[in-house]
Amino acid sequence: MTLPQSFYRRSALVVARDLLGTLLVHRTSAGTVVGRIVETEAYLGVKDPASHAYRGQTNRNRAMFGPPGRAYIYFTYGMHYCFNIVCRDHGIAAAVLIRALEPVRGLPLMHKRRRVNDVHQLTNGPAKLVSAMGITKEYYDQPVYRGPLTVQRPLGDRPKHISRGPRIGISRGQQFPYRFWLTDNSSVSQAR
DNA sequence: TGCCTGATTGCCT
DNA sequence: GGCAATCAGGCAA
Repeated sequence: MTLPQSFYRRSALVVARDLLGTLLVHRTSAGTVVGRIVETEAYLGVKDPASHAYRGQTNRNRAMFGPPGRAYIYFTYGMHYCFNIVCRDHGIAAAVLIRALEPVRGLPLMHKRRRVNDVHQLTNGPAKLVSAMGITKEYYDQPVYRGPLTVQRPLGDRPKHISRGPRIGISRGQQFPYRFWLTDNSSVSQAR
């Protein structure tokens, strides 16, 4: 079942935790790839110093201020893209960064896109998974509750062991434990 | 206009 | 563990 738009209308902290264990699905003419979300980070609005929305709305971050359930994709370090899902209602900035997946389906296509042999290196980082999934900037501000790129609720139980701690790669707001991951999952991103 | 930084990654020592 | 790659956004001047 595809998660409905209303799923994302809640606090990014709640959505970040609830996304763990769900499936990110991308269907293209090249094939279908599926990854299980195992690590997320919540970014809040204008009060969160680590958020792109901290200094208010700009052309780059405008999707974060838009309706919930759409993709906020940004280009960084001159070469990488990261994928977020927008939360809260139109006018309130919030998003969840998808930091890591566990490869589920379409592994040959993921290997082709990523050019690595180790399955653990396929999707264990925010820019790595964007590459492996074939997500492009064309999805900027596009919904993830319908269309080629969606999030699905899997069959079976929800994950039981969830960990929480500071976000990674930020220089401000490290005191907030807004990162969530499946405890002991081998696809969670590597700390550096 | 110019400078600095970044929600990262991969390669090098 | 260190650092280059590589560029758009944001801000100061």
